Amino acid sequence: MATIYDVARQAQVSPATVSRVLNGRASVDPVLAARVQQAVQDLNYRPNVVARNLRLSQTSLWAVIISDIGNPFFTSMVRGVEDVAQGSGFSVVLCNSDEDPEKEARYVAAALAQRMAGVVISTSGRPNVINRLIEARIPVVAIDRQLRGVSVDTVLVDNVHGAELATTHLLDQGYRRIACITGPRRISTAAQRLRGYQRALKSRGHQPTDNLIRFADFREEGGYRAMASLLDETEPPDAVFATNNLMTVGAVECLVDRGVKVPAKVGVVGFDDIPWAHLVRPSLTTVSQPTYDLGRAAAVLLGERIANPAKPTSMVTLHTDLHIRESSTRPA
Amino acid sequence: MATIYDVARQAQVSPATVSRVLNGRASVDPVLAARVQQAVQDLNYRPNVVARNLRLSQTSLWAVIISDIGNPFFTSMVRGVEDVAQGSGFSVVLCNSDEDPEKEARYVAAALAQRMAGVVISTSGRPNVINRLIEARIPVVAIDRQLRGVSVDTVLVDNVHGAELATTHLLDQGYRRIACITGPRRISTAAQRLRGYQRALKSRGHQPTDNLIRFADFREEGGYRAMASLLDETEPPDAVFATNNLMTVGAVECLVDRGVKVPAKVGVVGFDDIPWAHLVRPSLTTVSQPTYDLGRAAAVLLGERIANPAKPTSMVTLHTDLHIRESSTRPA
DNA sequence: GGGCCACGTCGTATATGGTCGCCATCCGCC
DNA sequence: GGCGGATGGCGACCATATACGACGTGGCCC
Repeated sequence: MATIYDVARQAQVSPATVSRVLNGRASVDPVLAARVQQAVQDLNYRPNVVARNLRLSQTSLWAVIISDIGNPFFTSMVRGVEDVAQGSGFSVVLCNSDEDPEKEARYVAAALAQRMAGVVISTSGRPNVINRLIEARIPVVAIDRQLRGVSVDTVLVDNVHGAELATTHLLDQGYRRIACITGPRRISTAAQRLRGYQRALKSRGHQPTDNLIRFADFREEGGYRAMASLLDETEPPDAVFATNNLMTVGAVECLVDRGVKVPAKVGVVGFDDIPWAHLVRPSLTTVSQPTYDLGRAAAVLLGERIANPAKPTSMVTLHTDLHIRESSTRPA
Repeated sequence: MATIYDVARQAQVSPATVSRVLNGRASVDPVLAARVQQAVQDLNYRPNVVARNLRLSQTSLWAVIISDIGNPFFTSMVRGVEDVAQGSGFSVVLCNSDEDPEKEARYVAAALAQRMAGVVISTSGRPNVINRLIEARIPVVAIDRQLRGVSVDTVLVDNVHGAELATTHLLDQGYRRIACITGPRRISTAAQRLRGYQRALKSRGHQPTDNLIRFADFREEGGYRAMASLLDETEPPDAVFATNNLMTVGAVECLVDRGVKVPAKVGVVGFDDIPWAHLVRPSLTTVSQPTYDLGRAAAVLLGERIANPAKPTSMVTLHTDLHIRESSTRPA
């Protein structure tokens, strides 16, 4: 590949002038500029981003660290991030941590080593990993999940409120023994959605009981097992609120396998949509989140922080909506 | 961030020795090595990958250029690529071209400028974009879709055979007017799956007719519109083979909206699975592809080419399977 | 009209952070 | 004492951006 020196020689100017022409930093004689442009064309020259990055000690890469690339929630979010990044001249490196703190730590180390321009992270838990980034002054935005103990830009949805909506809706439909399948305790969304569920029950005079609560893993299999275990209770639930999309799918699957009629026998509400929800029978009632916008908002925040590192950290909360479908509408 | 010079000073050795300790290239006095390791720890030093890349004129990034990040087919594929990449010390930059050749060209230019170590591409069409990469001697692997006119490593599934399986199955079920909704002509998978469909019809003595063929866009809306247009034919089809997952979903949606019973009135077979196919009613008969393995195979090929650029190009073809479910099993 | 100053434009040199070739040195062994 | 192997350090190099210096020209003022 041609270098800036090759272009300079071809255009009979100095490398500095070529650089000036390409970056438009300083004024250059139009005649020389034209010669440079021509030489760039002739040699099919592309500036070496690596060298530029080294010189400027900044890169044009963002790392997006998510916990499950198989979950459509995250792919939609990534797309939101990516569209904004692309618009501001950044590329997105996708990092799939699989909820494994060790894998996450590896990716953070890579982001550090690559001197990435910024990181969007939906953390699998431990905040000490993130501190590495903060110490190195790499801009970070937490998305979907909150980081404890560190002050970083954050984009969330109103998890507590969404969970309240879901639970209240089940109560309104006449369900009384409402279970909750939530995610790992250490993850803020799992905790907040559980809190919303409990709050809704209490505010209607019901006492949440621990044997109707399950802590699963935010995956399909976990939802399946949790549902099975709930059905095996001596007093099984007549409804279930699952705090993410994949666990909802798993729970419904379990109900189908056991021949439990939804919504007649057991009502189901999930948190976050799944694609083709309208084709699933029974169609699923969900608390839907603006996943794409979540990604966009995080990307905008990251861009702003890169432009102005001294900016005070902010938290953006997006709204959720209850989409009522078949799985929770009890026949009269 | 600490540099290699800081570490050298702290450990009272030369930068070269630090480099040797970290890369294990040459033998170093254990005492000095220990001092270096200690200094690395103390300073929380991370080698600057940018500088290393510049010096070695090679990077540790792979670009994966796909046409639709919203399609679970591609996310699963990306995951396959990513798992292998991670294992060989590469990171994956995800590039979503949205079937837009211009966006694709931009990503290729970025890969070139970043001097990426390799590119996995599921191209949206024009091969001249790829030639840029080949000229720059950047290793390329074509995945899912073939590149015309250039000799590159390629990973495909047996599209023609899969389509034959699907079409023959519909014939076996007694469907006679079988339509085909395929993708853009310029994309090899669309063409090959159409060819398989036509071949299957012919081998059973049926003549494929153009008014039962639609060229859509591989998306849900396109599938919907194509199905609608097929139903509006004077002699509408009694079955449809859709050549990707999203168009299948769109077609079924259209049938549901119009109250056309599946599979009684119209049978449906799709190419490639969708997640939660088992929850969709009617459950969808599909030609399933090993999406994750497709990604893995491409990544392995890319790794091999990077290790040995002179290696002759190879083509890997993975097998498809027909998964018969409800949408194509005609009641007797 | 001439001289001086200022500004615009260009080239040279250096910095970025690593890696590695080459050479010098040191130590051990024969 | 000499030779050889192992190890450390110096310096070049990767491609780019930019500070700084130099040069030339134009305008203004005397």
